[in-house]
Amino acid sequence: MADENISDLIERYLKEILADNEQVKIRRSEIAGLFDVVPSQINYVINTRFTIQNGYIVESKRGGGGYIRIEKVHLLDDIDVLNSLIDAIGNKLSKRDSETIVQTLYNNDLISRREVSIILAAIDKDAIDLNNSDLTDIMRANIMVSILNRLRYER
Amino acid sequence: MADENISDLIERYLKEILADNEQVKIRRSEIAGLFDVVPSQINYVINTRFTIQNGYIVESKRGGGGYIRIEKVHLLDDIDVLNSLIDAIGNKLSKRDSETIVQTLYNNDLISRREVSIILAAIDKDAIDLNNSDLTDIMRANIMVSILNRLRYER
DNA sequence: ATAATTAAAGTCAATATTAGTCAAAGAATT
DNA sequence: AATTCTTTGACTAATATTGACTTTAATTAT
Repeated sequence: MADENISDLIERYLKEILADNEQVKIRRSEIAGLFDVVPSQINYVINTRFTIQNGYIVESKRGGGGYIRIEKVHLLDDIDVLNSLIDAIGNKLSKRDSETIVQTLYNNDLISRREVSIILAAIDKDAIDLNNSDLTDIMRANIMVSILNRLRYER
Repeated sequence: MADENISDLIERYLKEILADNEQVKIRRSEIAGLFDVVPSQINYVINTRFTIQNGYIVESKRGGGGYIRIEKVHLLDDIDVLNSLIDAIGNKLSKRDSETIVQTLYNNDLISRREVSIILAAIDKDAIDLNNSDLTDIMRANIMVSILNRLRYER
């Protein structure tokens, strides 16, 4: 069950720190050195695993004394969570992003585990695929927004 | 049992592991190499022998460190209602029929009120509309069947 | 002060590493 | 003979890794 790729390991490393801290401030090259990867891979990990959909905000500074800070975001209430998730969904929604969103809903106690799986079933690729991956992503976005909107007043 | 084909052997190999474990995580090319078949034959085995009807769910990831994970799930025994509903849905499903189905699920205590509204949101006309009412009914059928299949097991 | 240098992080496209799809060919069964 | 199941491989898609080049900020030199 070991995470096989290095990006997953880096993700796990950072999330372990974030389990005990509200934020983590790193020097990109240090983390890159720790895992023996090129520095830009840290950007890759952040861009794919620490997005706002995931519940993180990232800020950084270049130049001497530069850093990257990852912060767990605290949305004030459920409506804020839903609104920001709806905002983050544009016209299209990839499978990966949809999974992140559902995970965030669960982490924020907005849906139960059963509801997680019902939603994932509703946007399952095999269900909504129409032989056109662009349309699939559009359909996924539509369904997800519809569900999120429903959750805004169905509590 | 001497005249098994290779797909049967691969199936048996994986099911032997699953006899002792809840799940098995493989690298497609490794298993293909083990049995000296092309990698895509692993997909064939999975698609024909590890379906949800058989009580398995499969999830995978591509790219570096990619994998295929097969998980055993516990199918609920008392799911005649689900099976007959799935059978009854053909290729297409009207809005009206979908509402009847959701009502039936609720009446049989298979879903909660909240789940009713999530499902209705998922198949909402405005969400899945494609300017083509035939396609809309097809999409509605696909989504509903996907959800019903998900309700057939628990993890 | 201003310019030059240095020390970071960011971007983006190329390459690598997996798994998925699909249709054709071959084998087995009816 | 026809149908269904299995095997194969060419092509596609997703994800990860790498590195050259760019941008920004701080520090040092003029």
